[in-house]
Amino acid sequence: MRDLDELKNVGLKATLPRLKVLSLFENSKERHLSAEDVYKVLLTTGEDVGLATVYRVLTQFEQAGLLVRHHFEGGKAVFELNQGGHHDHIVCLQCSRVEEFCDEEIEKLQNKAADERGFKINGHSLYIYADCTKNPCPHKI
Amino acid sequence: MRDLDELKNVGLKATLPRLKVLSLFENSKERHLSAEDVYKVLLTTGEDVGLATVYRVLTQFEQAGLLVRHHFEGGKAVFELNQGGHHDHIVCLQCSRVEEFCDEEIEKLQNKAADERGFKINGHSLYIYADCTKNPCPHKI
DNA sequence: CTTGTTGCAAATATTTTGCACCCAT
DNA sequence: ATGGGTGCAAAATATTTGCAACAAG
Repeated sequence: MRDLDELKNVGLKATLPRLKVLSLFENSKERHLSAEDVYKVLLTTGEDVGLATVYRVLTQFEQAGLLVRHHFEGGKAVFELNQGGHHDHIVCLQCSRVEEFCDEEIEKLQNKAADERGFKINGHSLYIYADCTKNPCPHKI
Repeated sequence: MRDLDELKNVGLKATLPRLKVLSLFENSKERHLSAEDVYKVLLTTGEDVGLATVYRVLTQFEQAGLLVRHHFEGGKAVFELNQGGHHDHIVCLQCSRVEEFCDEEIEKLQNKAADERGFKINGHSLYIYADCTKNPCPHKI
């Protein structure tokens, strides 16, 4: 679907800043971006978008279900495109690269664990912090 | 072990602010406290401890392995006593209460998932955000 | 047109740091 | 005594908000 329609569908006007941000997430090689990251990329691309607008747009996109917000270690929030399938994250401690994975069994066990304790899961985040072994770390500092 | 010795063992002087903070975590009913939480409790207890000192002490305790730092949603970090056994967290979306749980099966599957992708796990965090169901939420706003 | 949206600057919120004084060892 | 520790205020970082100008429908 075109970005324009995607925005209309969630009740947001198709403004330039929104289209730019959405397009950035769809085309960027790095799927996980902070507000600052987005702002800087737009700056270097010559776009005239304020940082406050970036924050507003990211929050709106999150509420609309277009993006997912994550709180990794380090204080700043990062966002990624919501492409339906839930997945968890392995964060490489060498290069901060983020690898995604999904394990149905873990998902089931989480639901079971919550259920047994009288909770209905609304969402969850599983972050594994790890070192590359077989994977030679391509971005190692 | 006495708090005093516990501090000496990690190479920290047994000062009043440190003893107060350690004691707070050991005796508080709420195991998960933010810097602000700790600061406020100490204030109402009549202790004269600066907020900056609370932040410094919490960070030192974390580095010493006495506390574990968590990044839940909401921007602020929370700390809890490190009592050895790893566990995961269910955060109640109604009252922000935190319930702990541990699932050996999930732990195993995490290791397997990381291993299959060529990573060696260093640490991980699993936060489940959920609504009380059977549990009537005691602190509901 | 009309209402939502933006950019800017100022305000918040959280955490860190510089510095002179203080206290545990 | 002395070097680490503390409180305070100021700085740094991350994010939000007020407001007048602006643009999408």
